[in-house]
Amino acid sequence: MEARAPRPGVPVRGSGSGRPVMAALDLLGRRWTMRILWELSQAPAGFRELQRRCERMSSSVLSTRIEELTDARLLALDGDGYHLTPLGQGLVEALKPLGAWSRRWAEEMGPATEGGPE
Amino acid sequence: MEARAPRPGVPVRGSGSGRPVMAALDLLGRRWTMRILWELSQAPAGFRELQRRCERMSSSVLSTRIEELTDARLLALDGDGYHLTPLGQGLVEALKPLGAWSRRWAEEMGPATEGGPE
DNA sequence: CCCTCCTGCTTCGATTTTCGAATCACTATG
DNA sequence: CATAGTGATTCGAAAATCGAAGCAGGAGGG
Repeated sequence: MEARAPRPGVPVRGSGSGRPVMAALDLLGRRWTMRILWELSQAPAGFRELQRRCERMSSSVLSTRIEELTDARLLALDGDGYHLTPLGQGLVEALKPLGAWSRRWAEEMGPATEGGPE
Repeated sequence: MEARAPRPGVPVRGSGSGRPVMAALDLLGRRWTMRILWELSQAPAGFRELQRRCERMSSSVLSTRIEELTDARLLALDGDGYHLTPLGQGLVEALKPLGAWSRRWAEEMGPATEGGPE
């Protein structure tokens, strides 16, 4: 197949430099990528279960993302389904402050927009 | 305009819950968004300079992203051009560990991607 | 063996997003 | 008036995403 995952050291879309952080921004900037990592950090899941957890995202894109993330060594498949590699877990760790920030964001946006969680 | 920026508390694509982190993942998962924040964290920039810095990204998308990020209160425009709000600076801070992780990623991918360039 | 149900995964036409060059409106300067 | 700068829009084309249907393979039962 032809899907190409961004890799550090290789120029990616949006940056000819191949700087690691740009490759990461390219990879993570594709739809569903961060969500998939987020879900798998909660618990491993098989293909269909992962699809279910991500609001029934399209199987074709899920397949592509799985391939990209596997190429990037962030994901692996075994008997229990897909799970994060240590590298992938490290990425999720690095993304954790984002969760904290988003709550602060909600607080500052919220007073004007708060209507009701579900 | 009709472009809709994700906001915490409002259901977004990929998640009906409106949980802050899902709104953040939606916003950041759009192409160029993180790159724009990254560039503005280095220095404020006007519209065209920002476009130049982002490898000449299309002006139509830049305009859309600016609107989204402004709606989300992460960006503002003044005499010096576009710059991050304190909230936006907080997001970039939250994203900093990603830079560190990406260097580790590069180290682990690099040695083993032997043979590799295409 | 055959049938059913599960799995990961592919195919393909329709929809949405992004692209990018041209262009607009406005301001300032000569 | 002409030129050049700004932020921003338009629109046809290209790329990414969607989503329902289907494929191949394995496990279990009749």
